[in-house]
Amino acid sequence: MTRFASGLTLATTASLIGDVARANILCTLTGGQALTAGELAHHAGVSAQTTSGHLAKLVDAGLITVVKQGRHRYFKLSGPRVADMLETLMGAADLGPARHRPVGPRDEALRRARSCYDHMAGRYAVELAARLEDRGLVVLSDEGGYVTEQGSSFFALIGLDLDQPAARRRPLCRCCLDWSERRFHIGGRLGAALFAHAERENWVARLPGSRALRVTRKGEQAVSGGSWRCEAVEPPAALPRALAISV
Amino acid sequence: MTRFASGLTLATTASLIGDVARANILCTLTGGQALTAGELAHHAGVSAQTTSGHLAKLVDAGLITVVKQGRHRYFKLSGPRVADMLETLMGAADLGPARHRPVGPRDEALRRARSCYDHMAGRYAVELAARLEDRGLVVLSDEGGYVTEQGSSFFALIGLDLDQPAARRRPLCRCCLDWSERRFHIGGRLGAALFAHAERENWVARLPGSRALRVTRKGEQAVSGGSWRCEAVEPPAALPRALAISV
DNA sequence: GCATCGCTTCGGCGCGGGCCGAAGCATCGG
DNA sequence: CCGATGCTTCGGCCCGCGCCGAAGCGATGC
Repeated sequence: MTRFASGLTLATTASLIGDVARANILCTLTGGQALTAGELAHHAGVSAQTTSGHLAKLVDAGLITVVKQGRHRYFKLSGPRVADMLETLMGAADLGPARHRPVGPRDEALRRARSCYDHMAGRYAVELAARLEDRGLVVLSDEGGYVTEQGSSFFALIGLDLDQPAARRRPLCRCCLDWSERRFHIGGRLGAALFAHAERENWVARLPGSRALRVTRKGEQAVSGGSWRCEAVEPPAALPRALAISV
Repeated sequence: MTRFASGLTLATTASLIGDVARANILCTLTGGQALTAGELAHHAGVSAQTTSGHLAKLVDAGLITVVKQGRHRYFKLSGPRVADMLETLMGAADLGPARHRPVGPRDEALRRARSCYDHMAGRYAVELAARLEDRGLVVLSDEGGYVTEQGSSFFALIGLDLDQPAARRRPLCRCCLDWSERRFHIGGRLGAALFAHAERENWVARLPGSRALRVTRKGEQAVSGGSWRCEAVEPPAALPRALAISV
Protein backbone atom coordinates (compact mmCIF):
# COMPACT_ATOMS: atom_id res chain seq x y z
CA MET A 1 0.00 0.00 0.00
CA THR A 2 2.69 2.43 0.92
CA ARG A 3 4.16 2.87 -2.48
CA PHE A 4 6.43 5.88 -2.33
CA ALA A 5 7.09 7.97 -5.35
CA SER A 6 10.67 7.66 -4.11
CA GLY A 7 10.60 3.95 -4.76
CA LEU A 8 9.34 4.56 -8.25
CA THR A 9 11.99 7.10 -9.15
CA LEU A 10 14.63 4.85 -7.67
CA ALA A 11 13.41 2.00 -9.83
CA THR A 12 13.26 4.03 -13.03
CA THR A 13 16.79 5.34 -12.58
CA ALA A 14 18.15 1.94 -11.68
CA SER A 15 16.39 0.11 -14.48
CA LEU A 16 17.89 2.63 -16.86
CA ILE A 17 21.32 1.40 -15.82
CA GLY A 18 20.11 -2.14 -15.42
CA ASP A 19 20.22 -3.02 -19.08
CA VAL A 20 23.44 -4.65 -20.26
CA ALA A 21 23.77 -2.55 -23.39
CA ARG A 22 23.15 0.70 -21.54
CA ALA A 23 25.47 -0.34 -18.72
CA ASN A 24 28.20 -0.99 -21.26
CA ILE A 25 27.62 2.41 -22.79
CA LEU A 26 27.86 4.07 -19.40
CA CYS A 27 30.93 2.07 -18.46
CA THR A 28 32.62 3.12 -21.65
CA LEU A 29 31.73 6.76 -21.11
CA THR A 30 33.08 6.57 -17.59
CA GLY A 31 36.43 6.85 -19.31
CA GLY A 32 35.62 10.54 -19.52
CA GLN A 33 35.85 10.94 -23.25
CA ALA A 34 33.07 11.99 -25.58
CA LEU A 35 32.27 9.29 -28.11
CA THR A 36 30.04 9.07 -31.16
CA ALA A 37 26.91 6.97 -31.30
CA GLY A 38 28.63 4.56 -33.66
CA GLU A 39 31.56 3.94 -31.37
CA LEU A 40 29.22 3.39 -28.48
CA ALA A 41 27.16 0.94 -30.49
CA HIS A 42 30.34 -0.97 -31.18
CA HIS A 43 31.29 -1.05 -27.53
CA ALA A 44 27.83 -2.02 -26.40
CA GLY A 45 27.71 -4.84 -28.91
CA VAL A 46 24.33 -3.94 -30.36
CA SER A 47 23.16 -2.40 -33.61
CA ALA A 48 23.15 1.31 -34.34
CA GLN A 49 19.39 1.68 -34.17
CA THR A 50 19.18 -0.05 -30.83
CA THR A 51 21.98 2.12 -29.49
CA SER A 52 20.21 5.21 -30.70
CA GLY A 53 17.21 4.31 -28.61
CA HIS A 54 19.33 3.67 -25.55
CA LEU A 55 21.18 6.94 -25.93
CA ALA A 56 17.93 8.84 -26.24
CA LYS A 57 16.75 7.39 -22.95
CA LEU A 58 20.02 8.16 -21.19
CA VAL A 59 20.02 11.73 -22.45
CA ASP A 60 16.41 12.15 -21.47
CA ALA A 61 17.22 11.02 -17.95
CA GLY A 62 20.08 13.49 -17.77
CA LEU A 63 22.78 10.90 -17.23
CA ILE A 64 24.59 11.80 -20.43
CA THR A 65 24.68 14.85 -22.65
CA VAL A 66 25.20 15.23 -26.36
CA VAL A 67 26.95 17.77 -28.54
CA LYS A 68 26.29 17.81 -32.25
CA GLN A 69 29.27 18.34 -34.48
CA GLY A 70 28.97 17.96 -38.22
CA ARG A 71 27.25 14.71 -38.90
CA HIS A 72 28.47 13.17 -35.70
CA ARG A 73 26.88 13.35 -32.31
CA TYR A 74 29.24 13.10 -29.38
CA PHE A 75 27.97 11.70 -26.12
CA LYS A 76 29.54 12.04 -22.71
CA LEU A 77 28.58 11.67 -19.07
CA SER A 78 26.83 14.78 -17.87
CA GLY A 79 29.21 15.24 -14.95
CA PRO A 80 31.47 13.76 -12.31
CA ARG A 81 28.49 13.00 -10.11
CA VAL A 82 27.25 10.47 -12.61
CA ALA A 83 30.64 8.79 -12.75
CA ASP A 84 30.79 8.65 -8.96
CA MET A 85 27.33 7.18 -8.84
CA LEU A 86 28.28 4.47 -11.30
CA GLU A 87 31.42 3.57 -9.40
CA THR A 88 29.42 3.43 -6.18
CA LEU A 89 27.03 1.05 -7.85
CA MET A 90 29.91 -1.08 -9.09
CA GLY A 91 31.27 -1.16 -5.57
CA ALA A 92 28.00 -2.56 -4.31
CA ALA A 93 28.22 -5.36 -6.85
CA ASP A 94 30.59 -7.41 -4.77
CA LEU A 95 28.75 -7.20 -1.50
CA GLY A 96 27.43 -10.62 -2.28
CA PRO A 97 29.30 -13.86 -1.74
CA ALA A 98 32.40 -14.19 -3.88
CA ARG A 99 30.82 -15.65 -6.96
CA HIS A 100 32.43 -16.58 -10.20
CA ARG A 101 33.22 -13.30 -11.84
CA PRO A 102 34.29 -13.75 -15.42
CA VAL A 103 37.49 -11.81 -15.86
CA GLY A 104 38.79 -11.23 -19.34
CA PRO A 105 42.22 -9.94 -20.29
CA ARG A 106 40.49 -6.71 -21.08
CA ASP A 107 39.47 -6.43 -17.47
CA GLU A 108 43.00 -7.05 -16.29
CA ALA A 109 44.07 -3.95 -18.19
CA LEU A 110 41.28 -2.02 -16.51
CA ARG A 111 42.27 -3.23 -13.08
CA ARG A 112 45.80 -2.07 -13.70
CA ALA A 113 45.02 1.49 -14.66
CA ARG A 114 42.00 3.21 -16.06
CA SER A 115 40.56 6.64 -16.32
CA CYS A 116 37.55 7.34 -14.17
CA TYR A 117 35.86 10.32 -15.81
CA ASP A 118 38.55 12.90 -15.12
CA HIS A 119 40.87 11.14 -12.74
CA MET A 120 42.66 7.82 -12.56
CA ALA A 121 41.66 4.55 -10.94
CA GLY A 122 42.99 1.03 -10.66
CA ARG A 123 46.16 -0.35 -9.09
CA TYR A 124 48.29 2.44 -10.46
CA ALA A 125 46.07 5.16 -9.05
CA VAL A 126 45.80 3.39 -5.72
CA GLU A 127 49.57 3.09 -5.46
CA LEU A 128 49.99 6.71 -6.39
CA ALA A 129 47.52 7.70 -3.71
CA ALA A 130 49.26 5.57 -1.10
CA ARG A 131 52.59 7.13 -2.08
CA LEU A 132 51.25 10.64 -1.68
CA GLU A 133 49.86 9.72 1.68
CA ASP A 134 53.13 8.12 2.82
CA ARG A 135 54.92 11.33 2.05
CA GLY A 136 52.45 13.35 4.05
CA LEU A 137 51.12 15.31 1.11
CA VAL A 138 47.54 14.20 1.50
CA VAL A 139 45.50 12.45 4.15
CA LEU A 140 43.02 9.87 2.97
CA SER A 141 40.32 8.22 5.01
CA ASP A 142 36.75 7.13 4.97
CA GLU A 143 35.88 10.59 6.05
CA GLY A 144 37.16 12.12 2.88
CA GLY A 145 40.58 13.38 2.04
CA TYR A 146 42.44 16.60 2.39
CA VAL A 147 45.66 18.13 1.22
CA THR A 148 48.25 18.97 3.87
CA GLU A 149 50.26 22.18 3.99
CA GLN A 150 53.26 20.42 2.52
CA GLY A 151 50.98 18.97 -0.10
CA SER A 152 49.64 22.34 -1.09
CA SER A 153 53.04 23.81 -1.66
CA PHE A 154 54.32 20.69 -3.40
CA PHE A 155 51.44 20.48 -5.83
CA ALA A 156 51.82 24.17 -6.57
CA LEU A 157 55.51 23.59 -7.15
CA ILE A 158 55.03 20.94 -9.80
CA GLY A 159 52.50 23.12 -11.52
CA LEU A 160 49.17 21.61 -10.65
CA ASP A 161 46.39 24.11 -11.00
CA LEU A 162 43.98 23.46 -8.18
CA ASP A 163 42.20 26.76 -8.03
CA GLN A 164 40.25 27.13 -11.23
CA PRO A 165 37.36 29.28 -10.10
CA ALA A 166 34.88 27.45 -12.31
CA ALA A 167 35.35 24.21 -10.43
CA ARG A 168 35.25 25.96 -7.09
CA ARG A 169 32.34 24.05 -5.68
CA ARG A 170 33.87 20.74 -6.53
CA PRO A 171 35.66 18.85 -3.78
CA LEU A 172 39.39 19.38 -3.84
CA CYS A 173 40.27 15.88 -2.83
CA ARG A 174 37.72 13.15 -2.89
CA CYS A 175 38.48 9.64 -1.77
CA CYS A 176 37.00 7.12 -4.13
CA LEU A 177 36.90 3.57 -3.00
CA ASP A 178 38.36 1.77 -5.98
CA TRP A 179 35.97 -0.97 -7.05
CA SER A 180 38.72 -3.23 -8.31
CA GLU A 181 41.27 -2.62 -5.58
CA ARG A 182 38.95 -1.79 -2.72
CA ARG A 183 41.38 0.82 -1.53
CA PHE A 184 41.35 4.56 -1.99
CA HIS A 185 42.28 6.50 -5.01
CA ILE A 186 42.10 10.26 -5.38
CA GLY A 187 39.28 12.04 -7.14
CA GLY A 188 38.01 15.59 -7.06
CA ARG A 189 39.99 18.54 -8.34
CA LEU A 190 43.27 17.08 -7.15
CA GLY A 191 42.53 13.80 -8.88
CA ALA A 192 41.76 15.57 -12.12
CA ALA A 193 44.92 17.65 -11.87
CA LEU A 194 47.03 14.57 -11.15
CA PHE A 195 45.59 12.83 -14.18
CA ALA A 196 46.34 15.81 -16.36
CA HIS A 197 49.86 15.91 -14.95
CA ALA A 198 50.33 12.19 -15.57
CA GLU A 199 49.27 12.57 -19.17
CA ARG A 200 51.39 15.66 -19.70
CA GLU A 201 54.44 13.95 -18.24
CA ASN A 202 53.79 10.78 -20.22
CA TRP A 203 53.32 8.60 -17.20
CA VAL A 204 50.21 7.11 -18.71
CA ALA A 205 48.60 7.16 -22.13
CA ARG A 206 44.99 6.57 -23.04
CA LEU A 207 44.40 3.45 -25.06
CA PRO A 208 42.14 4.26 -27.97
CA GLY A 209 38.55 3.20 -27.50
CA SER A 210 38.92 2.05 -23.93
CA ARG A 211 39.04 3.35 -20.43
CA ALA A 212 42.24 1.43 -19.89
CA LEU A 213 45.50 3.35 -19.54
CA ARG A 214 48.92 2.22 -20.57
CA VAL A 215 51.48 2.93 -17.87
CA THR A 216 54.80 3.95 -19.36
CA ARG A 217 58.13 3.01 -17.83
CA LYS A 218 58.48 6.62 -16.79
CA GLY A 219 55.15 6.35 -15.08
CA GLU A 220 56.27 3.18 -13.30
CA GLN A 221 59.41 4.81 -12.00
CA ALA A 222 57.59 7.93 -10.98
CA VAL A 223 55.39 6.02 -8.59
CA SER A 224 56.82 2.70 -7.57
CA GLY A 225 60.47 3.10 -8.43
CA GLY A 226 62.06 3.78 -5.06
CA SER A 227 61.28 7.45 -4.74
CA TRP A 228 59.00 9.48 -6.89
CA ARG A 229 61.28 12.04 -8.35
CA CYS A 230 59.69 14.82 -10.15
CA GLU A 231 61.95 16.96 -12.25
CA ALA A 232 60.84 20.44 -11.46
CA VAL A 233 58.58 21.73 -14.17
CA GLU A 234 58.83 25.47 -14.41
CA PRO A 235 60.36 25.78 -11.00
CA PRO A 236 59.73 28.96 -9.05
CA ALA A 237 62.54 31.43 -9.59
CA ALA A 238 64.02 30.80 -6.18
CA LEU A 239 64.75 27.16 -6.89
CA PRO A 240 67.67 25.87 -8.90
CA ARG A 241 66.53 24.60 -12.29
CA ALA A 242 67.85 21.08 -11.96
CA LEU A 243 66.40 20.37 -8.58
CA ALA A 244 64.78 16.98 -8.38
CA ILE A 245 62.12 17.00 -5.77
CA SER A 246 61.76 13.73 -4.06
CA VAL A 247 58.31 13.20 -2.84
CA MET B 1 32.71 -5.96 -29.07
CA THR B 2 34.44 -4.61 -26.04
CA ARG B 3 31.99 -5.91 -23.54
CA PHE B 4 33.50 -5.51 -20.11
CA ALA B 5 32.57 -7.82 -17.32
CA SER B 6 32.31 -4.55 -15.41
CA GLY B 7 29.40 -3.52 -17.58
CA LEU B 8 27.69 -6.78 -16.91
CA THR B 9 28.06 -6.64 -13.15
CA LEU B 10 26.92 -3.04 -13.20
CA ALA B 11 23.83 -4.07 -15.12
CA THR B 12 22.97 -6.98 -12.87
CA THR B 13 23.24 -4.89 -9.73
CA ALA B 14 21.27 -2.04 -11.21
CA SER B 15 18.53 -4.22 -12.65
CA LEU B 16 18.14 -5.74 -9.24
CA ILE B 17 17.17 -2.32 -7.94
CA GLY B 18 15.42 -1.44 -11.17
CA ASP B 19 12.24 -3.29 -10.37
CA VAL B 20 9.49 -1.24 -8.76
CA ALA B 21 8.60 -3.84 -6.16
CA ARG B 22 12.22 -4.42 -5.15
CA ALA B 23 12.91 -0.69 -5.14
CA ASN B 24 9.99 -0.19 -2.78
CA ILE B 25 11.33 -2.92 -0.54
CA LEU B 26 14.74 -1.31 -0.46
CA CYS B 27 13.30 2.14 0.11
CA THR B 28 11.32 0.82 3.02
CA LEU B 29 14.32 -0.90 4.52
CA THR B 30 16.32 2.29 4.15
CA GLY B 31 14.43 3.33 7.25
CA GLY B 32 16.94 1.15 9.07
CA GLN B 33 14.53 -1.21 10.75
CA ALA B 34 14.32 -4.94 10.24
CA LEU B 35 10.95 -5.96 8.82
CA THR B 36 9.23 -9.26 8.14
CA ALA B 37 8.54 -10.56 4.68
CA GLY B 38 4.85 -9.96 5.15
CA GLU B 39 5.28 -6.31 6.07
CA LEU B 40 7.56 -5.81 3.11
CA ALA B 41 5.04 -7.45 0.81
CA HIS B 42 2.47 -4.99 2.08
CA HIS B 43 4.75 -2.03 1.47
CA ALA B 44 5.78 -3.24 -1.95
CA GLY B 45 2.18 -3.75 -2.96
CA VAL B 46 2.63 -7.27 -4.29
CA SER B 47 1.67 -10.71 -3.05
CA ALA B 48 3.63 -12.66 -0.49
CA GLN B 49 4.97 -15.22 -2.91
CA THR B 50 6.22 -12.55 -5.29
CA THR B 51 7.88 -10.73 -2.44
CA SER B 52 9.52 -13.93 -1.34
CA GLY B 53 11.19 -14.26 -4.71
CA HIS B 54 12.36 -10.66 -4.64
CA LEU B 55 13.78 -11.00 -1.16
CA ALA B 56 15.66 -14.13 -2.16
CA LYS B 57 17.32 -12.25 -5.00
CA LEU B 58 18.22 -9.30 -2.81
CA VAL B 59 19.71 -11.54 -0.14
CA ASP B 60 21.61 -13.48 -2.75
CA ALA B 61 23.11 -10.27 -4.07
CA GLY B 62 24.14 -9.27 -0.57
CA LEU B 63 22.10 -6.10 -0.48
CA ILE B 64 19.99 -7.28 2.42
CA THR B 65 20.43 -9.85 5.16
CA VAL B 66 17.94 -11.97 7.01
CA VAL B 67 17.64 -13.23 10.56
CA LYS B 68 15.22 -15.98 11.42
CA GLN B 69 13.23 -15.60 14.58
CA GLY B 70 10.40 -17.92 15.44
CA ARG B 71 8.23 -18.23 12.41
CA HIS B 72 9.14 -14.82 11.17
CA ARG B 73 12.05 -13.83 9.04
CA TYR B 74 13.35 -10.34 9.53
CA PHE B 75 15.05 -8.55 6.66
CA LYS B 76 17.27 -5.52 6.82
CA LEU B 77 19.82 -3.72 4.70
CA SER B 78 23.18 -5.39 5.01
CA GLY B 79 24.92 -2.17 5.99
CA PRO B 80 25.23 1.59 5.75
CA ARG B 81 27.03 1.31 2.45
CA VAL B 82 23.90 -0.05 0.83
CA ALA B 83 21.83 2.79 2.21
CA ASP B 84 24.36 5.32 0.97
CA MET B 85 24.35 3.70 -2.44
CA LEU B 86 20.59 3.90 -2.66
CA GLU B 87 20.51 7.54 -1.65
CA THR B 88 23.20 8.28 -4.22
CA LEU B 89 21.07 6.62 -6.84
CA MET B 90 18.04 8.62 -5.73
CA GLY B 91 20.10 11.77 -6.00
CA ALA B 92 20.90 10.97 -9.60
CA ALA B 93 17.21 10.67 -10.34
CA ASP B 94 16.69 14.38 -10.67
CA LEU B 95 19.59 15.13 -12.93
CA GLY B 96 17.10 15.12 -15.74
CA PRO B 97 14.81 17.98 -16.66
CA ALA B 98 12.30 18.82 -13.97
CA ARG B 99 9.57 16.46 -14.95
CA HIS B 100 6.28 15.92 -13.28
CA ARG B 101 7.10 14.05 -10.12
CA PRO B 102 4.02 12.71 -8.47
CA VAL B 103 4.19 13.78 -4.87
CA GLY B 104 1.79 12.24 -2.46
CA PRO B 105 1.10 13.36 1.09
CA ARG B 106 3.17 10.41 2.15
CA ASP B 107 6.15 11.88 0.39
CA GLU B 108 5.64 15.22 2.08
CA ALA B 109 6.09 13.47 5.40
CA LEU B 110 9.27 11.88 4.10
CA ARG B 111 10.63 15.19 2.90
CA ARG B 112 10.05 16.67 6.31
CA ALA B 113 11.93 14.09 8.31
CA ARG B 114 12.87 10.51 7.74
CA SER B 115 15.35 8.01 8.97
CA CYS B 116 18.09 7.08 6.58
CA TYR B 117 19.34 3.73 7.81
CA ASP B 118 20.85 4.88 11.09
CA HIS B 119 20.77 8.63 10.82
CA MET B 120 18.22 11.28 9.94
CA ALA B 121 17.45 12.96 6.64
CA GLY B 122 14.95 15.43 5.26
CA ARG B 123 14.33 19.09 6.10
CA TYR B 124 14.67 18.50 9.82
CA ALA B 125 18.05 16.81 9.48
CA VAL B 126 19.28 19.44 7.07
CA GLU B 127 18.28 22.21 9.44
CA LEU B 128 19.93 20.43 12.32
CA ALA B 129 23.11 20.08 10.30
CA ALA B 130 23.07 23.75 9.32
CA ARG B 131 22.57 24.68 12.98
CA LEU B 132 25.53 22.62 14.09
CA GLU B 133 27.63 24.18 11.41
CA ASP B 134 26.53 27.71 12.33
CA ARG B 135 27.66 27.10 15.86
CA GLY B 136 31.03 25.91 14.70
CA LEU B 137 30.63 22.38 15.98
CA VAL B 138 31.09 20.71 12.64
CA VAL B 139 32.30 21.74 9.22
CA LEU B 140 30.41 20.41 6.25
CA SER B 141 31.44 20.58 2.65
CA ASP B 142 31.62 18.64 -0.56
CA GLU B 143 34.91 17.36 0.68
CA GLY B 144 33.34 15.54 3.56
CA GLY B 145 32.69 16.78 7.04
CA TYR B 146 34.60 16.92 10.25
CA VAL B 147 33.98 17.69 13.87
CA THR B 148 35.71 20.73 15.34
CA GLU B 149 37.42 20.84 18.72
CA GLN B 150 34.44 22.60 20.23
CA GLY B 151 32.24 20.05 18.56
CA SER B 152 34.14 17.16 20.09
CA SER B 153 33.82 18.45 23.60
CA PHE B 154 30.22 19.47 23.12
CA PHE B 155 29.12 16.13 21.77
CA ALA B 156 30.95 14.42 24.60
CA LEU B 157 29.20 16.74 27.03
CA ILE B 158 25.71 15.83 25.90
CA GLY B 159 26.59 12.20 26.08
CA LEU B 160 27.05 11.15 22.48
CA ASP B 161 29.18 8.07 22.22
CA LEU B 162 31.34 8.50 19.17
CA ASP B 163 34.08 6.06 19.92
CA GLN B 164 32.53 2.62 19.87
CA PRO B 165 35.45 0.47 18.78
CA ALA B 166 33.28 -1.76 16.63
CA ALA B 167 32.41 1.07 14.31
CA ARG B 168 35.95 2.37 14.25
CA ARG B 169 36.47 2.13 10.54
CA ARG B 170 33.29 3.97 9.82
CA PRO B 171 33.49 7.64 8.96
CA LEU B 172 32.85 9.84 11.93
CA CYS B 173 31.03 12.50 10.03
CA ARG B 174 29.82 11.89 6.54
CA CYS B 175 28.08 14.52 4.48
CA CYS B 176 25.13 13.09 2.67
CA LEU B 177 23.59 15.20 -0.01
CA ASP B 178 19.96 15.02 0.89
CA TRP B 179 17.95 13.90 -2.14
CA SER B 180 14.89 15.84 -1.18
CA GLU B 181 16.54 19.00 0.07
CA ARG B 182 19.70 18.95 -2.01
CA ARG B 183 21.66 20.20 0.95
CA PHE B 184 23.83 18.35 3.42
CA HIS B 185 22.75 16.28 6.31
CA ILE B 186 25.02 14.40 8.66
CA GLY B 187 25.69 10.70 8.37
CA GLY B 188 28.45 8.48 9.67
CA ARG B 189 28.97 7.76 13.35
CA LEU B 190 28.00 11.28 14.35
CA GLY B 191 24.81 11.04 12.32
CA ALA B 192 23.90 7.78 14.00
CA ALA B 193 24.64 9.18 17.44
CA LEU B 194 22.57 12.28 16.77
CA PHE B 195 19.65 10.14 15.67
CA ALA B 196 19.91 8.04 18.81
CA HIS B 197 20.06 11.23 20.87
CA ALA B 198 17.04 12.68 19.08
CA GLU B 199 15.03 9.56 19.78
CA ARG B 200 16.16 9.37 23.39
CA GLU B 201 15.27 13.00 23.97
CA ASN B 202 11.93 12.63 22.18
CA TRP B 203 12.73 15.11 19.49
CA VAL B 204 11.49 12.70 16.88
CA ALA B 205 9.53 9.46 16.90
CA ARG B 206 9.41 6.76 14.30
CA LEU B 207 6.07 6.37 12.59
CA PRO B 208 5.16 2.72 12.51
CA GLY B 209 5.73 1.05 9.17
CA SER B 210 7.37 4.01 7.50
CA ARG B 211 10.67 5.76 7.22
CA ALA B 212 8.94 9.00 8.07
CA LEU B 213 9.61 10.59 11.46
CA ARG B 214 7.27 12.69 13.50
CA VAL B 215 8.98 15.78 14.85
CA THR B 216 7.74 16.65 18.33
CA ARG B 217 7.34 20.16 19.58
CA LYS B 218 10.39 19.59 21.72
CA GLY B 219 12.26 18.57 18.62
CA GLU B 220 11.13 21.71 16.84
CA GLN B 221 12.31 23.93 19.64
CA ALA B 222 15.58 22.12 19.96
CA VAL B 223 16.53 22.94 16.42
CA SER B 224 14.65 25.88 15.01
CA GLY B 225 13.39 27.56 18.14
CA GLY B 226 15.75 30.47 18.55
CA SER B 227 18.62 28.68 20.16
CA TRP B 228 19.11 25.00 20.53
CA ARG B 229 19.25 24.52 24.25
CA CYS B 230 20.30 21.18 25.44
CA GLU B 231 19.72 20.48 29.07
CA ALA B 232 22.90 18.86 30.16
CA VAL B 233 22.48 15.13 30.38
CA GLU B 234 24.89 13.67 32.90
CA PRO B 235 27.04 16.78 32.99
CA PRO B 236 30.70 16.41 33.87
CA ALA B 237 31.26 16.98 37.57
CA ALA B 238 32.79 20.38 37.03
CA LEU B 239 29.64 21.82 35.58
CA PRO B 240 26.59 22.97 37.49
CA ARG B 241 23.74 20.51 37.05
CA ALA B 242 21.21 22.94 35.70
CA LEU B 243 23.41 24.46 33.08
CA ALA B 244 21.66 24.86 29.78
CA ILE B 245 24.16 24.78 27.04
CA SER B 246 23.21 26.91 24.14
CA VAL B 247 24.58 25.56 21.00
C1' DG C 1 -3.65 -34.89 16.69
C1' DC C 2 -5.57 -30.81 13.72
C1' DA C 3 -5.89 -25.91 12.55
C1' DT C 4 -3.59 -21.64 11.68
C1' DC C 5 -0.01 -18.70 10.29
C1' DG C 6 4.24 -17.25 7.71
C1' DC C 7 6.76 -18.16 4.10
C1' DT C 8 8.59 -20.71 0.02
C1' DT C 9 8.38 -23.43 -4.37
C1' DC C 10 6.21 -24.64 -8.68
C1' DG C 11 3.70 -23.78 -13.03
C1' DG C 12 1.74 -21.10 -16.30
C1' DC C 13 0.00 -16.60 -17.92
C1' DG C 14 0.88 -12.09 -19.90
C1' DC C 15 3.11 -7.79 -20.68
C1' DG C 16 6.89 -4.86 -21.16
C1' DG C 17 10.81 -3.88 -23.52
C1' DG C 18 15.11 -4.99 -26.00
C1' DC C 19 16.30 -6.36 -30.51
C1' DC C 20 16.80 -6.04 -35.56
C1' DG C 21 15.28 -5.01 -40.71
C1' DA C 22 13.72 -1.50 -43.44
C1' DA C 23 12.85 3.01 -44.39
C1' DG C 24 13.37 8.07 -43.46
C1' DC C 25 16.24 12.39 -42.53
C1' DA C 26 20.07 15.01 -42.04
C1' DT C 27 25.11 16.18 -43.40
C1' DC C 28 29.11 15.97 -46.23
C1' DG C 29 31.73 15.09 -50.61
C1' DG C 30 32.02 15.04 -55.41
C1' DC D 1 22.54 17.14 -58.18
C1' DC D 2 23.63 12.16 -56.57
C1' DG D 3 25.63 8.92 -53.61
C1' DA D 4 27.73 7.80 -49.14
C1' DT D 5 27.74 8.19 -44.26
C1' DG D 6 25.78 8.75 -39.51
C1' DC D 7 21.94 8.52 -37.04
C1' DT D 8 16.89 8.16 -36.02
C1' DT D 9 12.05 6.38 -36.45
C1' DC D 10 8.81 2.76 -37.31
C1' DG D 11 6.95 -2.13 -37.05
C1' DG D 12 6.96 -6.38 -35.59
C1' DC D 13 9.21 -10.42 -33.41
C1' DC D 14 10.32 -12.71 -29.22
C1' DC D 15 12.54 -13.55 -24.98
C1' DG D 16 12.70 -12.57 -20.07
C1' DC D 17 10.72 -11.81 -16.01
C1' DG D 18 7.30 -10.13 -12.85
C1' DC D 19 2.96 -11.69 -11.42
C1' DC D 20 -0.46 -14.71 -9.11
C1' DG D 21 -3.00 -19.36 -7.87
C1' DA D 22 -2.18 -23.55 -5.87
C1' DA D 23 0.36 -26.56 -3.26
C1' DG D 24 4.15 -27.68 0.08
C1' DC D 25 6.72 -27.09 4.42
C1' DG D 26 8.04 -25.60 9.02
C1' DA D 27 6.65 -23.45 13.39
C1' DT D 28 3.16 -22.30 16.74
C1' DG D 29 -1.06 -22.90 19.37
C1' DC D 30 -5.00 -25.50 21.03
